[in-house]
Amino acid sequence: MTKAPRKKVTQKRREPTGLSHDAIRAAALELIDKDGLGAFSTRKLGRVLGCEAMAIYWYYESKEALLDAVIDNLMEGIAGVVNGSARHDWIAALRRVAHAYRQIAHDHPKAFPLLATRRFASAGSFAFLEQLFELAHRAGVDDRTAARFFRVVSSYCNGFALNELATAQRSGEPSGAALRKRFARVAAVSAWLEPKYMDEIFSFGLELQLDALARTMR
Amino acid sequence: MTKAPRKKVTQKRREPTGLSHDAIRAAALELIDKDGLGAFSTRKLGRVLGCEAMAIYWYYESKEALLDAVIDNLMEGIAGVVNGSARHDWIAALRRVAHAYRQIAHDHPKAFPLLATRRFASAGSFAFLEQLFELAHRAGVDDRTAARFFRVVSSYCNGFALNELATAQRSGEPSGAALRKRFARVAAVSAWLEPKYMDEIFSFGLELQLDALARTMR
DNA sequence: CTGTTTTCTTTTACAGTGTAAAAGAGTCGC
DNA sequence: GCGACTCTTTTACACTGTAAAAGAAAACAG
Repeated sequence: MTKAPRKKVTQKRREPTGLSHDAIRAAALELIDKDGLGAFSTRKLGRVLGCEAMAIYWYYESKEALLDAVIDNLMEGIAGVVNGSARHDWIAALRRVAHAYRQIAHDHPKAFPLLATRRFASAGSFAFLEQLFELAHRAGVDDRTAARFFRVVSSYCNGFALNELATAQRSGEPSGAALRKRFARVAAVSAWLEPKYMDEIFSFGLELQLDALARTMR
Repeated sequence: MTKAPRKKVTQKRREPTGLSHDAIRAAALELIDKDGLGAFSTRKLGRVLGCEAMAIYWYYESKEALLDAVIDNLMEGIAGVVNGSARHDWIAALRRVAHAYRQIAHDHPKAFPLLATRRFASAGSFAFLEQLFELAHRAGVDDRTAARFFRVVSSYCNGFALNELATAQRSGEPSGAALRKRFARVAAVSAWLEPKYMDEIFSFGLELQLDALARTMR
């Protein structure tokens, strides 16, 4: 529970520091994007914010809580995607959400592992899910089918994006080339796993699942 | 590069300490299984091994390298699964590997996130991939198809297992129940996402992909 | 204007982290 | 005995998250 600044009457008074929930979590995301999750620390964050590390703890109970807020920040864009979809086409909505989710991984490769491991526990995520399932309901998809396909599709998206990042991050490793020489078949197959094919492969797997959903609903 | 103990002539001489690559990584896995990844440290590992933390660094260049070895340890079981499959049935092999992979997540829930984020860069993993793709080749699956389906299926398995763990780990959170009350549709759909359904949902999504593979090969 | 309370921030401190560098021991071949 | 090599501990450093207390500044009450 964030012991947020309970406003009595006042709102803004102390401008010089400029600290706030939003400013802190935005700076946190920026820092993670730049240096990576492993190098992120409250002291470094304080340095870019122009304050001591402990000042952050008045806004966020712990580093964990701050990271949860960053997650919410990343997920915010997704919620809007559902609303932008056709009113009664759950398949189209799922497709749009899937692509938007993968886009987050591309836009914030260093921060994405946060999402991948601890999504969907915050209030913001629940609001998004509610809209998505509401749309499913309107489209005549029963709860069991919605549950199954959401789990299957979201697992796939999550795993795919994580996979993509892992290989992208490790592309510079020298051992990879050496290993590929010793394993001929891996080398041959890997030729089809270059980044340029990723868009197509992702869509291929996604459509495969959405086709099955369409068949189920028909 | 591990600056491994280059054996000149001797093999075992100093038994009292009992340190070795295998002993260390086995103890590391045990410790991670017990306390979780976040609480794992070289000093604690030294404590259970009966040595100072720095002794570990003669066997492993860094904590990172040690964790890579733990990953290899976890993946070792998988390699055997491929060999146990029918000689010319790639689909069956993929199915067995998928279930074995998910089983790792169940057997080592606390260590699994390691796998999920940084698999398939070690020598052991490459050997496994070579066998899997060799089997695909024998079964008449072309490289492009093998690449596509391996990527799709492995992404799905990875994401699914990660998802399962995340919800299992968070089941005790009090905020979850409160949130579900505010979001009726989430609550209704979540009823179909209880752990008891997970086996079936996992197989459902997996077979959906394997069916598509069968269609492609026919 | 004065004194008190509430809202933020810094200071200080502590127990823990990964690991570089050096020093210490035990064992080998000579 | 004497290096040389193999393994382990010691010491040290820079860094981490964050509890506890002190400090400062603004808001409010009189």
